[in-house]
Amino acid sequence: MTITRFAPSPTGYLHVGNLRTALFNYLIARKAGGQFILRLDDTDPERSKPEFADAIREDLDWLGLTWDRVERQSDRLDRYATAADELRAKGRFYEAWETPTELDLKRKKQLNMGRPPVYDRAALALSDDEKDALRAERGQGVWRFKLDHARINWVDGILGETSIDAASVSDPVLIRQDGQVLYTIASVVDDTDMGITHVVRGSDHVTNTATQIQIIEALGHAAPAFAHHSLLTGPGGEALSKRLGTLALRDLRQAGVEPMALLSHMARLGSSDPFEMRGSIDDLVAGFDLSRFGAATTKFDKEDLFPLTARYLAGLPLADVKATIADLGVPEALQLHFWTVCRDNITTLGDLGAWWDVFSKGAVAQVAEEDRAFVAQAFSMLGEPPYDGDTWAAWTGAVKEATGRKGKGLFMPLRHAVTGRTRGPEMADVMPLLQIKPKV
RNA sequence: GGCCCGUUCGUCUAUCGGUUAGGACGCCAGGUUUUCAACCUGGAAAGAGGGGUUCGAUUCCCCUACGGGCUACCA
Repeated sequence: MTITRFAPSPTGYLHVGNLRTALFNYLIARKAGGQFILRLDDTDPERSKPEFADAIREDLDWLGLTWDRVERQSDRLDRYATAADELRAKGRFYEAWETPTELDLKRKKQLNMGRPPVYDRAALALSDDEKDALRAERGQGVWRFKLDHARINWVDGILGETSIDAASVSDPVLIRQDGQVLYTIASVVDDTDMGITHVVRGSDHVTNTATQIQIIEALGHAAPAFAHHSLLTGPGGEALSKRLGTLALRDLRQAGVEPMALLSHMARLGSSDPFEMRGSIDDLVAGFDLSRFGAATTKFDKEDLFPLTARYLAGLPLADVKATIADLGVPEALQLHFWTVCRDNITTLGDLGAWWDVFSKGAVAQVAEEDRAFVAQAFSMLGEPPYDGDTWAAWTGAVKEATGRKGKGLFMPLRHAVTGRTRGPEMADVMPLLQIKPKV
């Protein structure tokens, strides 16, 4: 069975970059009829916060990305300890005592000599006496995984044949000096324990994947299928991390972006499939194909979400937005007509309020000087509400007769004077919604 | 500096050596609607640069430039 996971660390709010990873894993699981696990990678006690874990669940709920179960790494610490013992027993684990400052110094020295900044494995050469001395002096050390210095190969679901020379990577620290287990091992233990079959993550993890493949194999397991999607950049090609602040899912929600618009966009962006609005998550699942994604970085522009949102809303029946419209104070009898008339003329649901204000309170229009007399005359020829579907034709017909104006010169000033805008719904449909007679 | 990855219309991309370099979104124009939008039709718009290989390179190889990622006792 296909089992995937989305493994955010609860150290902040989910943003569009995270969503891409979550969505890919979700779609793969759902398409295969498998399972999708939400795993909270909270091994870092200083940065992980329960409120962020709650926020992550909220955001996924909003999007409708359902998970089959939740796992917390903080609940599984004993499993990681067992795995560490196993690595120790197999001679793939060694203790080292360099301080962060010393390591930093070593790296700088290597860089200056034009050598790769890879841990020199000095701890491996320590004699037992030397280790005892260091332990006595500095206490417990960190535990590093001893990489096998060979090329690590895998067939990546997006990158294709991929290989990294293990010698170009430092032996990863898996357990900190304070005993804290690190992500690198927690993740592989979870993936194997939970039977994860496909791991899709950002390409910022490719080096991790190489070392994790060796750890998985050292633990006696087979590696899952890995795929690394490209990272998103801003519209100008700049690293997205610089503007992630404004791209949190909750900010997009606040801005009125509809979940299906966001999902439709993210499920296609970076792929060769055409952009199109999908009506439901199920439609997204059916059309999803990871192999259609390229390895090149992908530009993400928040603004692209709004046309999609508008299109999504234009296709919604009243039932889906009834609550919002009722909250605005639109009378029951007018709701269907109001929605039908407005849905093609809004970008987000938030725009509805402004339209209802126009209809219920009247518009404030800045009538052009040359149209003032005309508009005043026209308004004097209009009766009191309620108006019906024929009001507009009858009224403008009479105005045309009286003033000799026609076409754009006739309609645009009136549209503008009545609604305060030069764009909007069919005027014949607008008239029945007006609650008060328009004023100049 | 080292190691990965990348660079085709404004944007997302197709093309597995020979194409009028295709599609989608956006944009522009025309049509339609007695107005705008919507809709329909049409249009403009692209292979980073330089070397090779080849009868022939967007496609294969090398170099350069540019961009992204990693290079933590974060994830």
